[in-house]
Formats: sequence, structure tokens, C-alpha cells
Amino acid sequence: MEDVARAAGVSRATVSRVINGIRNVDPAIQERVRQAIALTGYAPNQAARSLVTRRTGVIALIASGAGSGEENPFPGQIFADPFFGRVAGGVVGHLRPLGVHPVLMFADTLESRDQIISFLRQGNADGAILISISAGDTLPKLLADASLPAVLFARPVRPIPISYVDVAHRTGGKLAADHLVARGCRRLATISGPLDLPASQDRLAGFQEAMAVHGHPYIPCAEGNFTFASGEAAMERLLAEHPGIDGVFVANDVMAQGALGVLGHHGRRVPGDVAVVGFDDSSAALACRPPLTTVRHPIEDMAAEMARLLLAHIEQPDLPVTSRIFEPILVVRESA
Amino acid sequence: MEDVARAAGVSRATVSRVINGIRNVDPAIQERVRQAIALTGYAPNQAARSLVTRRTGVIALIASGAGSGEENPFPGQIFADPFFGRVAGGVVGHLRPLGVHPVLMFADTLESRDQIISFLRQGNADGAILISISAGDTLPKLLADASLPAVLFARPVRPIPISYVDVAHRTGGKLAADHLVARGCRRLATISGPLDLPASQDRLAGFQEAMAVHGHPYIPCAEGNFTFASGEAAMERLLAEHPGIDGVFVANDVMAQGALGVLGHHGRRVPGDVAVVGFDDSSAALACRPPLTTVRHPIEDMAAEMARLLLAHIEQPDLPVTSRIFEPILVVRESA
DNA sequence: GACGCGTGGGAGAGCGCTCTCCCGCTATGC
DNA sequence: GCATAGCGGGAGAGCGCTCTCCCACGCGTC
Repeated sequence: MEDVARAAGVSRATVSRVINGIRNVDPAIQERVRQAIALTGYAPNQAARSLVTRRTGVIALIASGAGSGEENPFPGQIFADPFFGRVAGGVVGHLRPLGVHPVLMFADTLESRDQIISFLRQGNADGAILISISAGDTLPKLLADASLPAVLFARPVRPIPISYVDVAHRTGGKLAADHLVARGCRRLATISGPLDLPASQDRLAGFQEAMAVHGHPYIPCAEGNFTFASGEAAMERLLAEHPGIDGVFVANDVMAQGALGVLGHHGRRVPGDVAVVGFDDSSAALACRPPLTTVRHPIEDMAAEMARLLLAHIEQPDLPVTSRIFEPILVVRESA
Repeated sequence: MEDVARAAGVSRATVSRVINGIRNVDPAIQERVRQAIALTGYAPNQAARSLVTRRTGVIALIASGAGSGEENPFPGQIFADPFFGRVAGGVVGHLRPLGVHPVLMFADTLESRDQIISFLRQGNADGAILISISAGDTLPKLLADASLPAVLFARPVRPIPISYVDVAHRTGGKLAADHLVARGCRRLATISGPLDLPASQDRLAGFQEAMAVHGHPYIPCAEGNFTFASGEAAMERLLAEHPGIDGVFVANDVMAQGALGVLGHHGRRVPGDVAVVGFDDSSAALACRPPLTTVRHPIEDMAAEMARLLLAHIEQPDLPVTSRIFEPILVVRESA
């Protein structure tokens, strides 16, 4: 920086002013400084900058798993989950133009949680976006207790003073119910996600309530865990106990994909014999045959909103805890 | 830090020595310092540290797309690609125990490339791991020219003095060929990846060469682009032109999944009528019905090796350019 | 012409660490 | 006994920025 200042015949302070675009600087001098920067190939040192501004331009993007210690050398499955990828994409899309970048972190063990908290407390990142996979996750509370700026994807299981973004899962369940009933299905069933997750509960509750309104007070339900294989298994159970099923609401697309395969295997035509509605509108929905009718989870928009919310919390530390709920819509394709 | 030093009755230098575990410090004093740290809740400031050590403990994990300017507000598809997720998982798995974290970046436009180079030159990260998607990517060269520590996933299209990790794609193609021939297939075909990618070319060449050795000098080939839909389309073309096919090597699992659907739709039983071998051993291989016989791409191990290599380059800047090629193996399931 | 005011630039004090240099102490060898 | 090495600790100089304070200058006002 000294070099740039000398080359431009000004002081370091003026170089700093030009770089940060702060206060008025004579246009001629600005130009001279810019040329000097180009000439010397100067790149400001971010560490020095962070030291005084107390801002890093980095946020933590955390995938947080179960609470206890199932050690996993390759946390591939979570990062490989298209769901996580979509969130990451949405976050990067919003943050990149602002020059903010996410650091990828993974919390599974107790230590990794502590590591993340220190990481933030040491000022490695200005805040955190947390995608919590399992119900008993303690990280949201740790973040809230340390009063670190943070935003969650999805409402926490227990009430915690921390901002979050979510989708109206109940409405999604209702959309599926209304659609299946409207197309004439009479013997309905559902495959839910893991019921310790509020999201799963809400999708199920929304579906059941709407079905009750339509005159179907009891709906058979098989619980899955959002994986392909669990979708297959759940569909097998459902068919074994209720062979007359003519419509199924599946709590995510990947399980629906598994269910579709099982239905085909059992000679059921979709949507002729059984109509299927998924949830998420992920890439899996398009990979299904027939393409899946599904409830769109606006993940990218939600991720962008999380980024926005987090930046606001970083900017104004005393901003009150906020939540933002997105409305899902039904995407009708061929499976229902 | 001053506070800790005072509480422990020592100097800042000693606190620093205890924290960094450097030089001998009297065990009693170490204990005092540790207690003082716990008492004051002290967390060292990483920015100050980086300023003097010139090390950030952060590396850039870059997904780099095409060279020109197709703007994309949500780079979701690439992050949502399980392939990228597996790499990310492997990198995090290796780096996390060392206290190093990856920052997620995405290069599509020219500006984003410049942004990444500045990011590294400003010392935001100590080095870069680059996953280049398209052939004409200029980022590897930019990194090499700026002599920034970097490691690529896959050999670059044009020779560039930069370290990389890759799998022996030719061997993979050969494994598939040998297996299909051994199981009695006589009328073979293949679905390749985009042929401007060395990886696709090599898989195809390895397959063709091995088939030639087995007495099949000509193998029909349909080009795909690694997506589900392109696998379907390629399989349709192949069946239209060569209805008697009894074995297919598909250059990745996702396309194989698409191909499997098309084969079923055309009344072909797998593996009875047509045997199918994929490539990657991704989660898609297990989601296939029947489960896919496939060439295992040891992505997580390769990612860990990239991390190791990058750290070595960061540690010793004059380390010569290296490459490490992994040997694939065939995973036999039901599809062939 | 003296004064106030606004504008544009410089000086220099930190930000919170690490790390070199230095110093005092004790154990060791002759 | 003394010289010497080695160990454990302190002092303080930076690392490369930002930002406050201050000053010089030009302009308008009375």
C-alpha cells in the first residue's frame, strides 16, 4: 500500500479512501491512485482489514447432523444431498454479488460443534446459516447462547430465540390433499418423513386435516426418513396393508421416486391406478417416470432470504429475532 | 489476551506460547494460563493471527463452469450435483481435523473468475481446490499464472503447470468392457459423456480399445452430457439404430439410470436382455432398479488426496507440480 | 480584510496477535 | 570455583490496514 501511495504521490490514507470509496477524493487523484494500483499489482490484505473493521466478509454455512457422536470420516451424504446443494446455491447466488462468501462446515460430533462456535467467536466468520438435519441438534441453542448472528433453515424443534426461514408445510400437505381429492381419489395414504422433525409432522398434519375436511378422517401413514430406500419400504408396507390404495402423498420427491418404482413393480399404473404427489420439486421430480406432481419448496428463494436476514443481523446486532414463512405451490405434472 | 496474561500473572508472549503449543512452557504456568483462558472466555482473534502468520486456515473450494458469460442467479445445479457434494465431503473430512475450512465459490462469468483470483491474492484463502466442469475453463491457467497454490480435480484439457488428481478413466472403460464380454454380451454399445472432456474421451477410448482386443472393432456410441435426460435420449437413439443391443456401458450412473428406464419402457429386461454397466458408483447406482453394476470412482479418497496435496503446496511453495492417478474397480451388482 | 466554513488531503495511533531478541536462572563440566 | 550451555520467561517491534484528528486552502460573508 505504501508503494501504491508513493507511486500515486499521495498518502496511504488517500489510497484507502479510494479503495473503499469513502469520502470525497479529487477525481484526478482517484485516477492516479487506480493507475498506481494497476501498476503495482496491489491487492489489499484482508486480514489487516478485518483486524480493524471487525468484518470478514465470510459467513459459515453449516450442515448439522445428530446430537451425539456418530463419527463420519466423509460427510459426503449430507453435502451430496441435492437439498443441501440447492440451499448452498441459493446462498451463494445472493451473497456473491455482495462479496461475501460461505465457509462450508459440518457438525456431527460434540467437538465439531465446539469447533464451529470457536470458529465464529474468533471472528473467522461474521455469522452462520444453519441447516439442521436432525431433531435433537444442540447447535441452534449454542449459537443463540453465544449471541452469534445466525439464521436457521426451518423452525427449530424447541423454541429458541433465533431467526429462521421456513415453508408453510401444512399448506403443502393441504395442497396435495385437495388435488388428490379433486382428481377423484378415494382411498388415500401417505408416506411421511421422520416424525421427530417439525417439517414432517406439519406436512402430515396439513394433509390429514385437509383430508378430514373432505370427509376422510383416517389416512394410513407409513413413516420414512426421506431416503429412496425408505420410500420403497414404506410403499411396500402400505400396499401390503391397503392394496386398494388409489392415491399417495409422499413427504418428499426422493421417497416418491422409490414409491413409484414399487408401484410399478406391483403392476400399478401411475396415475391410472394410483396417483402420487411428492414434495420439494427437486430434480428427482423430473427424473421420475411419470414426472412427479409435487409441492414446490422454494428452497433457493428461502436460502437467499436467509442470507439477507443474516446480513441484516450482522449489520444491526440488536435486530429482533425474525422468521419468514414461504407459501408453497402445487406443480402439476403427470403422476397425479 | 492482555486480560488473560494479567489473570495468569504472565506476559502476552507466554499466553501465545501456550495457545500455540510452541516452545517449552512450565506445566504449572500452562495450567494457570488455561484456567485464565477459561475464566475470561478468551477467543484469539484470527484476523490478527493471520496478519502476522500469513496463513488463514481457509482454502477455496471452487466449482468452475463454462468460460463465457452465461449468468446464473442460482448456481444450484452444480452444488446440487451429488458429484460435487461427494468432493466437498471428502475435502471437509480431511481438512476439518486440521482446523482448515473450505470456502465455497462458484466461477461462471469472467468477473467471477477475477473475483476469485483477487480473493486468493488478498489472502482470504491459502489455496484453491478446483472442480472444473467444462472444457474451456480458463481458471486453472489464471491460478497457475498467479502462482497460487491450487489442485485440480481431473487433468486439465490443455497442459497447464498445476497439480491434479484423477482416476484412470481408460482402465475404468476396460473393466466395463471385460465384464460385459465375460458375461457373454456380443452386441455392445456405449453412451459417452461430453466428448470435449478428457474424462469422457478416456472412458470411451478405454472401452473401445478393450472391445477391439476382444474382437469388436466397432462400437456404436451415443453422446450424452452426464444428465438423466441425456441418458434417456441417448438410449432411445441407440435402440432405434441398433435394436439388437445386449450390453451397454454408460459413462456415468445418472445417465445409466435414465437408460435403464428407457430399456424397461421398450420391454427390455435388465440384465436378461440387456446388461448395463455405469460409472461412478454414486448413490444413483443404488437407486437404480436393478441396482447398477458400475465402475467405482473413488471420489472421496481423491478429494482427500487433493486436500493433502494442496496443504503440501501451501506449506512448501516450491514443491513441484504433481499428479496422482487412482485406479478404479468394478462393483458388480445386478444390472450386469 | 478578517472571519467562518466546507472540502480534500496527511499524520499517526491503534486493531490483536506472533516472534525475535534478550535476560536471568539453574544444571553441568573442568 | 568459575565459565558455559540450556531453559523458561518478558519486552517490544512489527504485520497492513482503517479511521480519527488535524491542517491547508479556497470561497463567501459581513
